[in-house]
Amino acid sequence: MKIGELGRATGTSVETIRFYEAEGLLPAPARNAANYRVYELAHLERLSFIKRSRDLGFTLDQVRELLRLADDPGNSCAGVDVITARHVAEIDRKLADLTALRGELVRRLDSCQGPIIADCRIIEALSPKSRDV
Amino acid sequence: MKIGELGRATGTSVETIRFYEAEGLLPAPARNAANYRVYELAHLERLSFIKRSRDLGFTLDQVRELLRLADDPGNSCAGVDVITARHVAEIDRKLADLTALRGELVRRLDSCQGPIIADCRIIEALSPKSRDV
DNA sequence: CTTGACCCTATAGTGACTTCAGGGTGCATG
DNA sequence: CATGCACCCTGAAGTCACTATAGGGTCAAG
Repeated sequence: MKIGELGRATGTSVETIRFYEAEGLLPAPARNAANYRVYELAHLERLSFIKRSRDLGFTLDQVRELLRLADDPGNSCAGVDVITARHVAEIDRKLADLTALRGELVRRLDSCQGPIIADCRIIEALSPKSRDV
Repeated sequence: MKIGELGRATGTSVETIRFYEAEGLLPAPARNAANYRVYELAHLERLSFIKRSRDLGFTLDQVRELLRLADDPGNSCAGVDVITARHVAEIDRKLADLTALRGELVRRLDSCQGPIIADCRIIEALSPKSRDV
C-alpha cells in the first residue's frame, strides 16, 4: 500500500501521515525501489487508531500515551480511564466557556439596534467606558 | 504607566502586550529615558477592548476589524453585527462537535469495566478491529 | 514523448501567544 | 559603594498539529 492509498483508507492527508512518521507515532515503513513508502496492514490499523483518537479530540501526546497503553494488553484499563476522564473534564470546561460566551454575544446582537457605531451595543460592551460587562 | 502596570490593569501579560504592539494592534507608546514604554489612558482603553474581545473568543483578525469599525463612530453597526453573528455560528458548530464528542467518550467510560487493556472498551473503540464506531 | 497523477525531501507558515538568552535600569539594603 | 532584586529591553526560537510551498523524481497511459 502506498501513502496515497493509506491516506484515502483512513481519511488522513499524505502530509499528515509523513508528519506522524516524523513524530514517531507511525513507524517508518519499508521503501520500494523508487523510494516510495510501502505500508502494511499494521500501519493501517495504527493510523486508524490515531485518526479515531484525534477525531475524539485527544491531543497527540494523549494519543501517544493511549498507543503505549494499548500496545500492552496486560496493562490496567485505569490509565486509559484517567486520560479519557481528564479529556471529558476538559471538554466540559470548553462547553461551559463557549455557552457563556455565546449567551454574551447573542445578548449583544439582540440589543444592537442603532444604525451607527455610536449606538452599537456590541462595541459599547467591548469598550472600557461601559461598566456593565 | 509602565508595561507591567498596564498588564496588571488589564489582565494581560507583558509579553502579550509587546506582541500586540508588534502586530500593530496597540500603538507604540512613548519611551522614557531608560527606553521603557510609557502608556497613556488611551492605551489602557484600547488594550481593554482587545482583551474583552479576545475573552469573547474573537480572533485577532476579528479584533482588528472590530477596532477599525469602532474607531469611526459614524460606521454602520451592521459590520459589527456580521462579525458577531459569524462568530456565534462558529461557536454553535464547536458546541455541537464537543457535545457529540463528549457523549462518545462518556459512553466508552461507562462501559469500560475490565481490569486490563484487553477488556478496555475505550481502546477497543479506538482499535480498527471494532466496527461499532 | 509528453502529460498527469503520484511520490520524495526540506523548509516555512499558521494563530496567538510563550519562553529563552542575554542584557540594562532603578531602588532599597548592608 | 556594592549587592540584590524586581522590573524593563530586544531578538529569536518554541508551542500545537498540522498545511503549504519549492523543487525535484517515478510511472503508466495516450
